[in-house]
Amino acid sequence: MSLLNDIIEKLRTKGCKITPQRRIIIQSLLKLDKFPTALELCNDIRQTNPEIGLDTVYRNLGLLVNMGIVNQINLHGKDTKVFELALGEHHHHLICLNCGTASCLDYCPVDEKELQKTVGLRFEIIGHSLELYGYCQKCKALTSLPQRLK
Amino acid sequence: MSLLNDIIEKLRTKGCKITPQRRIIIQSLLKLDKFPTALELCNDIRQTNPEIGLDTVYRNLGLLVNMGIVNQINLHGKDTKVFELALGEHHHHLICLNCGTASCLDYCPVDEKELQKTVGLRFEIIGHSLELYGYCQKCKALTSLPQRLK
DNA sequence: CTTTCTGCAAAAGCTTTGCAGGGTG
DNA sequence: CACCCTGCAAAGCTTTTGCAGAAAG
Repeated sequence: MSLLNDIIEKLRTKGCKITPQRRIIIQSLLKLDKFPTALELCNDIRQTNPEIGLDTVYRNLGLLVNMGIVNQINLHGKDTKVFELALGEHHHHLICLNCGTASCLDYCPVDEKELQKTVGLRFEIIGHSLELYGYCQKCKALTSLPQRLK
Repeated sequence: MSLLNDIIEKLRTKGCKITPQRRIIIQSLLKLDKFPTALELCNDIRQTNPEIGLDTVYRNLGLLVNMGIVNQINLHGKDTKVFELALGEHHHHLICLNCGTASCLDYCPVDEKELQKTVGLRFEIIGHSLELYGYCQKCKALTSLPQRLK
């Protein structure tokens, strides 16, 4: 069974209706090889389906994030978020301070159980997010590196 | 020497002018016992200095962040940021999914050197941010816990 | 005196919402 | 056929910017 169908099925189970727009939005997320912002995703979709509104994209991304099907990644300092399908294992992101692209790090150095011991009773840990900032291979090679981590 | 003076001195060294507004903004940051948003900080300031503009607060927070005097914390999902003085050691934050308040965790489980080895040459790590999400002591005790980590 | 900073106002994003019509189950 | 979803348009928020005057060094 395809990933698309898996996701559709999950939505159906939770009582969501399956509309053409939803299919297209999920397909586009599956297809893209970068993590898009809501606007980028919408632009991509509009190349073939110009009738789909940006608000529909936002509404559905919100829905998918709530269902745990999509992850929302905060870029450092930037006020826009990028989205990725939450398909694989728990992982983190390497975010380039120069070009802003995010790539995956299939490794998590955070042991929540251990941390919970450190924290004690004052806080109940449910999850965490970790972003690594730096320079990707391409930008590392540039002669004029921009300002360092702010 | 007071913290205020330390910061003022640092600004002076970098060629920034010391204006009454700057003093007040820094004092207010020092005084508040929570991490404020730009708007909250401005409201606090305006109780005693109603003539200071929100845009001035934004401009100065930006300046202080760039100089490494202030840290900017992303709240999960929220589109507003909160600010804290970067006085002590490198540390992270516990962010309550219910009430949204952030508290400090004086411990960092992330070994950047070790991570750099894992990542290899494809990315040069400069820094990282880690936020822990969950419920604070107060909200943990509530009978009706809200939805879990989105 | 020169340069930086402020306050005002307006603009500029990104994201959300009200509403009426249309599609899904 | 009831309810959910879409598209449109407008509004809402946070944050940024242009500009002229004021202040700091």
